[in-house]
Amino acid sequence: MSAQEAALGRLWDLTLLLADDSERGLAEHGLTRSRAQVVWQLRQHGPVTQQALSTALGVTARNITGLVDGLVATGFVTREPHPTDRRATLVTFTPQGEARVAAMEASQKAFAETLFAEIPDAELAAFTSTLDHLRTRLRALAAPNQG
Amino acid sequence: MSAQEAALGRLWDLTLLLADDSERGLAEHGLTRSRAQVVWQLRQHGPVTQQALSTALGVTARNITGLVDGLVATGFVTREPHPTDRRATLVTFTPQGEARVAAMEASQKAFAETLFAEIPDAELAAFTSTLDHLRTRLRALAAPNQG
DNA sequence: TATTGTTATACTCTATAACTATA
DNA sequence: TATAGTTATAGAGTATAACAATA
Repeated sequence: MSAQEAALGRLWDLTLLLADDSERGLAEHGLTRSRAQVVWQLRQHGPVTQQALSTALGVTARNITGLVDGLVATGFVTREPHPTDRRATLVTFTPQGEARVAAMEASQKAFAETLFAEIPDAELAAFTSTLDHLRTRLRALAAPNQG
Repeated sequence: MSAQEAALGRLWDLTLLLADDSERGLAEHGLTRSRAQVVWQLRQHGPVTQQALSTALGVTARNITGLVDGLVATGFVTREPHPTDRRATLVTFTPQGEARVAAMEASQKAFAETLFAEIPDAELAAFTSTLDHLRTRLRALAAPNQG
């Protein structure tokens, strides 16, 4: 097995562990991964239309209807009327929803610091740099016909 | 934002890109991620019972029934009688299934080499080493009460 | 006419619980 | 009595297609 194959295997393994861990954390706070993506958009951009969510997440409008239904049922968000377009709704945090998400982000921050606690600064910088390189490389490989 | 938070964010981002890419590759070959995990077990261990798959994948027996149903319907595997236990079935590759999976693994290998092509040996070694450290660390954090 | 969101329908992955056949 | 696998039922995420209300 090449060093490249070994590295990709290790990366996959770490990915699976992180995904499991994060899934568990989200579930404890009453979120699924897909609903968390919606919440993250709200955190970044404030109230948004479902159309905007559909584009941002790369899923169908129908799918967004379902995700928002779930977030409404669990008290994270409400659907508010759009001020100028009566077709659209603005998906908006409830105060409680925003507080719950802020708490989760604090946990996430603490987790990052614990996970990398024993990694020296120089090693962490090198690691991050390699990750950046791979991200760029993968984006280029995944979209070869975009020009 | 701390360097630790930044690193975790980069790692997440790369993870999402890799997951998307791999999902697309699997779909082209007629597999889903979950079915691929079953296939991977067969690759590693040869014919296995559904019970063994249930344990290995950490999902319910009912779930395995569904995944194997899908793999049978798409021609990857068959259910063969267990030689000594008439309750059990042995999930077994079809010749065609094994050939298709071997082709996918070759693609995966080529992908690894392309992805890491521009990374110098020393950087790759350091990267893999950090990944290893994080894997160990995460396993320890995720299972703190296992003794 | 085009867009926003919903209802209708279907497939995949996941779970629990009840059940059959076998051990 | 315990185990291997299935049927029954349910919920989440995803998709297409048809539709209503509005732009």
